Amino acid sequence: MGPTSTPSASPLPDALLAHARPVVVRAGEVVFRRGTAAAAVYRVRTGAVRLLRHGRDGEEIVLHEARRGDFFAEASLDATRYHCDAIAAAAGELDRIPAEPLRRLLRTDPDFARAWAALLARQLRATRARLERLSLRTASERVRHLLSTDGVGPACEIRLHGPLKDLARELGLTQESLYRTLARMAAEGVLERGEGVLRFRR
Amino acid sequence: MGPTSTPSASPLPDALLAHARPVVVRAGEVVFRRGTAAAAVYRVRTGAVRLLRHGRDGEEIVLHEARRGDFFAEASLDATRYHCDAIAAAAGELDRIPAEPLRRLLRTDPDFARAWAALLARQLRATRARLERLSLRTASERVRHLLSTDGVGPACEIRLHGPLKDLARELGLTQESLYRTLARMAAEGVLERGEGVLRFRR
DNA sequence: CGTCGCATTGATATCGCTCAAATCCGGTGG
DNA sequence: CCACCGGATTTGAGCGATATCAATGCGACG
Repeated sequence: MGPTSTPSASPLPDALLAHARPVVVRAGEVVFRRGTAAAAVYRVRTGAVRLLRHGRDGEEIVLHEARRGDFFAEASLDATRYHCDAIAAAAGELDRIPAEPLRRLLRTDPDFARAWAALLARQLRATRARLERLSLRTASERVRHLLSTDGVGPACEIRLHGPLKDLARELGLTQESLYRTLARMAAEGVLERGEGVLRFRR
Repeated sequence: MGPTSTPSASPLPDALLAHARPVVVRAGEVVFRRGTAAAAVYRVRTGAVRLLRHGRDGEEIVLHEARRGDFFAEASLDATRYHCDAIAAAAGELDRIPAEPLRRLLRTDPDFARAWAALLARQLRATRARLERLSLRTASERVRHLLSTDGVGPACEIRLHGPLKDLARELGLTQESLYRTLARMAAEGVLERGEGVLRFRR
C-alpha cells in the first residue's frame, strides 16, 4: 500500500525487542493462515508480506501489503484467530512478536499504548482511503485518487513497488484495463509514466 | 455498517464521561467538516452519523456509518484535522469527547488504552471486510459477502437500517442494480427478503 | 536458446450504469 | 375522506466501461 507504510515507524521499545524473534521467509512462504490462533504480531524488517483472502472462485484479494518497517496482524492482537492469510510477497526477514508480551506492554507502557493506538488509527485511515478509491466507478478516477491520496510532492508521484499487475488488483481492476487507462491518461496529457513511477502532468 | 457496530461498546469510564458533552443534532446536520481541526471524538447516543467524502463530481461516498453506541472520528484522535465530513443521518444525540482529556486518559489508564486499541482494531477489521467486499466484481457476490461477514445466525440474517438505496451505495452499486440482483437471487432461491431483513435460504 | 512472467494490444462479451417511467406508501392538507 | 406529494421501490431499454479471451513482444533467467 505504498505510502501507507508508516514512514518512520516508531522504534520498537527495548522491552518489546527482547521478545521479538526473527523469522526468515522465502517468497511465497506462508507466515500464517486464516483461522489459526492469533499468537503473534509481526513486523517486516526486509521484504514484503501480503495479507489476503480468497473469493469463492479462489481468486486472491489483497487486504494489505506490509513493507519494510510495517507491522502486520496488528488488528489480530485482540482477536483469537487470524482473519486472513499472510504470504510473503518477497523473501525477507520478519520480527515475530508474541501477543502476550505485547499485551503486557500495552498495559504497562502508556507511551507505547499511545503509539500503538496511533498506528492502528493510521492503518484505519489508509484503509478507508482505499475503500473510498474502490467506491469510484471508473478506472481513471481510481488512478487519480491513488495519486491524490498516496502521491508525494506537487506532481503526486507514486513509486510502484511491484508489477503493474499488482497495482491493478489493488485498484480493483484487471491489468489490461489499467494498462489502457494509463495509456489513455498519458495520451491526454494528464499522467506521466517513468521507470516504476507515476505522476501527474500539468 | 450494521454488525460493525460495537455490540457492547465498552462503557465510558467515569473519567471520560466527566468530559463528555451532549450534542443534539437534527437529520442532515453537519457535525464536523473535513479539514477543520480535529478537536474531539464522538459517540452516538441515539440516531446515526455518516462519515463521508465527496468524489470529483460531488457524489457522496460513505466511509462509515456510526449507530447507537458507536464511536466515530476515533481515527482522528492523533490527526490534526478531520479527513472527512460527519453528517447526521438521523436526528439524535451525541457525546462529544474533547481530544485532550481522551489522550490524557489513554496515557494514564492502561485498561482504557487497551480497550481503545481493541476498538480501533475492530474498526480496522470491519473496514477491511468492506474493502474485500468492494473487491468482488459482481453484485451478487457482494450481497453474498455482506451476509456472510455481517449476517447473524445460521441464515446470516441482516437487518437493514435504512432504505435499500443506502445499502446499494455501501455495496458500491446503484439502487437499480441492487434491486435486480436481490430479485434474481430470490428467484433462484438463494435469498429471502423480509421486512427490513435479508437472509439466505437453504 | 528456450521458457516464463510481465507488458501491451485487439476483439468480443457482459455486467452494471444511466435515463425513464410506473407503482406503492406514508404523510399532509383541503 | 380524499387528493396530493415526495421518497422509496420496481421494472424496462440501451449504452458504456470493464472483464474476458486471445495473441504478440520483450526481458530476465536458467
